[in-house]
Amino acid sequence: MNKQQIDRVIDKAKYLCERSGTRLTEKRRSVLELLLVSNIPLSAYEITDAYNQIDEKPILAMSVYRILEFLESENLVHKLSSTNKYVACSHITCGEVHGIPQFLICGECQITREIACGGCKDEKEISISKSVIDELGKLVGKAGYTLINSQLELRVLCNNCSVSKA
Amino acid sequence: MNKQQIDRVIDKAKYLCERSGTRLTEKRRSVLELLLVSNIPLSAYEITDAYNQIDEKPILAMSVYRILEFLESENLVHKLSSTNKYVACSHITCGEVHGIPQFLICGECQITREIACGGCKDEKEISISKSVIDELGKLVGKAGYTLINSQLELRVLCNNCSVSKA
DNA sequence: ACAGGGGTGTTATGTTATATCATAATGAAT
DNA sequence: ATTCATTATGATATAACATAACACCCCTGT
Repeated sequence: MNKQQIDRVIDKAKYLCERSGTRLTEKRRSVLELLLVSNIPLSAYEITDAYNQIDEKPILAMSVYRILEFLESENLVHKLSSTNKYVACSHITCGEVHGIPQFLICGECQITREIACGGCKDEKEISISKSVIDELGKLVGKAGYTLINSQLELRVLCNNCSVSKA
Repeated sequence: MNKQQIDRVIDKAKYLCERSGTRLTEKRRSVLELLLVSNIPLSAYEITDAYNQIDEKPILAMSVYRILEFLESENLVHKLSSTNKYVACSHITCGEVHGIPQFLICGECQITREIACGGCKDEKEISISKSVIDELGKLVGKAGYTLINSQLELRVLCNNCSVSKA
């Protein structure tokens, strides 16, 4: 993501925060920006280190956790529970309503694609959410269970890594 | 699972270890048994505590981690990466070849059902694995990715908890 | 000016997990 | 049965991930 795109996302993020009566402070903005710039998911401590390499005033991991919690609550950041890492939401500038996010995580290079944004009109977005989640729900239902949330984190090989392995 | 069933599973586990040139030692057996007895997934430290409440000779968490690693490598135990907890494989006494396990985890009571055993002939087993994984693979493929492993850990409501919530 | 709330600093602690080296148990070869 | 190698476990340390609790600061509305 280039500087200009990032600025656009940050602006939208700020707008969304204001709209929900919260503030995207300087530190919160910086953490979000670090995640937007990174092409791979980062742990809270990796974010802390990255932050401290750039900023004079050092931040503690504790604060980073608080900030991540805030950003998650605003749907600006998602946590990958399979790896304990965090990614910026890919759909901040899209529509308003976001479903539960789903992820494709490359097992080689870690590059992570978020899919299934409810409000997103992107043609290239694959509609894994609706169709597969419905399908999953049906099968789970047959076994006497009710599917409740389920953020899928699928381990994949991305195009690049498929090629370089072949 | 009753005592007799557990004994049967342990016997099979011992057999499987011998066949692969390893040993199901006393401690390994005990850890596996704790997981078989528990109706919910346990963390390594919960296993440690449970072990030490039963056994005279205390075990250290370090050893439990080692033992879990061993049991996982023998496919006797699975780790849930979404919760950092461990469960005994539900299919030790089934067939020989096991696919990647899939889990339904009740968000209320934590009771966890493992599905999709490759060699399992159980009629009641829902075939989420084959059909849904194939489906997932197709959709992921369309987006230019290759599905590689993907142990699904689906958050559900079990029958009991659905009822008690209603 | 000041009261209240939100944000951050700071310290402590809890939880999950791995590294490393020492020691003990086991089994195979002589 | 003794030696030797291998595997299993003990023990300690430390890394990585995460939350609790309290103090302080700063903004904003009155």
